[in-house]
Amino acid sequence: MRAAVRVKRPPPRPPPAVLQPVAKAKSEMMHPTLAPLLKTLKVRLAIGPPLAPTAKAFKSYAETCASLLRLCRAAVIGTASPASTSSFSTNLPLALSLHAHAVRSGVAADRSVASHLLTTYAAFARSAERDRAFLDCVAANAASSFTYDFMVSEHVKAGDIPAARKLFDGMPERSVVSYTTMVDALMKRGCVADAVELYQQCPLGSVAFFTAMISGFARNELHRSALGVFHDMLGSGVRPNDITFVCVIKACAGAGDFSAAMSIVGLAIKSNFFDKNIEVQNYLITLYRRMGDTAAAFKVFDEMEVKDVVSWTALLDVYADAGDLDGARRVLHAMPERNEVSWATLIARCEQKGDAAEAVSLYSEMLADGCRTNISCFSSVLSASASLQDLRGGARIHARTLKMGCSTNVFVSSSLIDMYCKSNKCRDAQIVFDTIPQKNIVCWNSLISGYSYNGKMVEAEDLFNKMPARNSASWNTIISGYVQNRQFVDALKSFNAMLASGQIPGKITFSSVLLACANLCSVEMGKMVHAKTIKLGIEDSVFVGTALSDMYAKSGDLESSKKVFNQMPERNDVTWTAMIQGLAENGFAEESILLFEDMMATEIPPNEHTFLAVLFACSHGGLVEQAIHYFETMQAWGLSPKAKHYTCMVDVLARAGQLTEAEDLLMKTPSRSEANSWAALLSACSTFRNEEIGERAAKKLRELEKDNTAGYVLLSNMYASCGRWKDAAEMRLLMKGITLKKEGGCSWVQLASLAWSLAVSQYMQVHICETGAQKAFDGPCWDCSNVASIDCQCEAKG
DNA sequence: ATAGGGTTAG
Repeated sequence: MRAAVRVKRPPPRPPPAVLQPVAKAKSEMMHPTLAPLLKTLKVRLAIGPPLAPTAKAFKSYAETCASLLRLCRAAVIGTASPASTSSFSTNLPLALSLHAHAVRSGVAADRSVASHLLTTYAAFARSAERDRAFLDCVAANAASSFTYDFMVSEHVKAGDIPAARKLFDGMPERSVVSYTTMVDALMKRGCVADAVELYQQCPLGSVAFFTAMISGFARNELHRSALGVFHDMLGSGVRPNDITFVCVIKACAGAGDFSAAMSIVGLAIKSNFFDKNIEVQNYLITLYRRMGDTAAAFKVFDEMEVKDVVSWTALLDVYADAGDLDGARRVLHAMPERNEVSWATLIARCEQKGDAAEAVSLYSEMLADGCRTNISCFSSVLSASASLQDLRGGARIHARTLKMGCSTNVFVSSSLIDMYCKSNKCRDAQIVFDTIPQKNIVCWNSLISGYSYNGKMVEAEDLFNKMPARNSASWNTIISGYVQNRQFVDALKSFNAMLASGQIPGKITFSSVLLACANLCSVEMGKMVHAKTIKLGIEDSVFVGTALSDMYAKSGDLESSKKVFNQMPERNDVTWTAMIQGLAENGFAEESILLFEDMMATEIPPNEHTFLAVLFACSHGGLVEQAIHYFETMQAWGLSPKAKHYTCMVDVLARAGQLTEAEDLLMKTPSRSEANSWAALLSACSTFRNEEIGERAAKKLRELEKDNTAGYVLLSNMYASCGRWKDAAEMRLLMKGITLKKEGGCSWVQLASLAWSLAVSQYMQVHICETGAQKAFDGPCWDCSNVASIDCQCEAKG
């Protein structure tokens, strides 16, 4: 494990400002430090307010009053231990009496006293008294810029943006603090246009103000605008600080400009902006992790003087994100202190990396550890249950969310909907959906996706039409739903509707749409879609390029397919696999194998689907030796052949007449329940008239799948080919007896090739779609404020 | 005394 460290414990939480009705004598429960001051006050009160006060005497009296109020407040929001909460909360009556004295003596009209009354009531969570104090303050002409700033911030904290805005607009003069508060509140609610208006209108500037704008733009995915504000800020001579740098780095990273992000990190570190700032260093660990620079992330962690739970959790995630789930688990157990986020992080990563079983088991471990659950933890473990189709476990978690009162949280309920749909329980998903009081778009999208997963496109379509608002994910969901359910024409229709609605299609949209074109063998449509990707400037994306090349190959236009492939600036394993598969499917076995060899010369490692594609090429070319060679090479790449690879090998061997070898290999198959392989063998037995192996294969096939029609058909064919007409007829009769029907004229070879291309294209679809969440770039244009796109081509941009 | 940031997440 890593070097021992000191652990910074978080400061104890301030006690909640619980207010109880006051019955007992005030002095009894008074905070000790208040007692002498109260005495002073009492003396003063006994003397009474100056009758003909000199300015000096009045000010002094007001100051006493103000400092007492400050003490009341400090006792509430200060670092008191929870045990003494009740005695502190009794400072409210003192504050009330101070207020009374202030009014009677006239010092309430003092600006300082008036402000302290406001902040004191706010600290005691007495909004009615606070509001009255504010009105009195305004009436007594004692309101300062601070008074207004404070009230604006109070309304924002309460979530009442309209009230904040009304007050802000009515202020005698707006300070930069109020501007900052308003702009930040608007940005956090996505009202970018309003925030921009205030930004342009604000004559002043401060670090916090500019930083709020930068972070606001970054939050709304308008990264270039964020950088524009940074530029303005430097131009106006305001010096950035550590917070500004964090926001700017976020904007660069969000815009995908990692080299800019890194140079700013370097600059900030060199200028000592990030020194000893534990939170910023924690963020740096995360940033390096996201960039895949594991070594740099470890370096930051190792060099930190003080580490807290967040640092350790960030370290855990460096391991987990890099795929080292074991390492991450070790960190989890070795860290000096862990919280629910630490557990949730590891659970989420296990789920993402495909180890759903581990996610579920960590969840139980977490409960056993007495750790409280978390909304994000619920959604991860529910996703894990969904992929395991663990309805029982999922329902148990559902019960727990009900108990904890968070079952209708949009995050939790979206995951519940997904879990029920993946377990084929659409009705339960619908019930969960119906009970969400405030559904957001994701809830709708989840249910639509769930219905299409279950092949219920009518319901999916109905929901899609009914939903109050759609985002790009909604369109992607319905389009890919149609594609998955092989309603390719509907997919293209939806794509047109999407364009007509003004929603800009993204990379995910194109991967589905191109798959639809490929399946319709509609090169014309595919070319139009291709043109659209060029117009949108996303044809260079690996995912779009792969889908394009795949579409052309599937449509039989290999020239275009190769052209796209060759022009791609970046290729990944999916890209190569698609091209290898495309060549093989179109009968260019040798070329396909040559391309596979080209791929071996690159840095990109092949995956199991790549091997499936090249084995398919061998099988088409009848290249038994080559197939055996590649099959054996798989292990060297750390890939263990799956049932599909065995099926393919059995097919290669069987079709070359090597029936004994094929049977031997089949017996070695790890998952022997692979009916398809036996069917392939049986099919070859009929071609080569080998009754002995054929009957064994048929027996196996019948054991594995009693209802497998193909088995009976193939066996009957085999008997027929050997001249055993009686047996053949018997088979047909047997089939009729158990009311099986021969599936329409589709030979095994056709079936096999269909199965392979389906497997590969499903794999590619998943991988093309897993580009990560496609972020909406829509929003008001930074330069002209009106146009709804960051890439607005307005003249202002020049 | 009031303003801006930083670990997980559909």
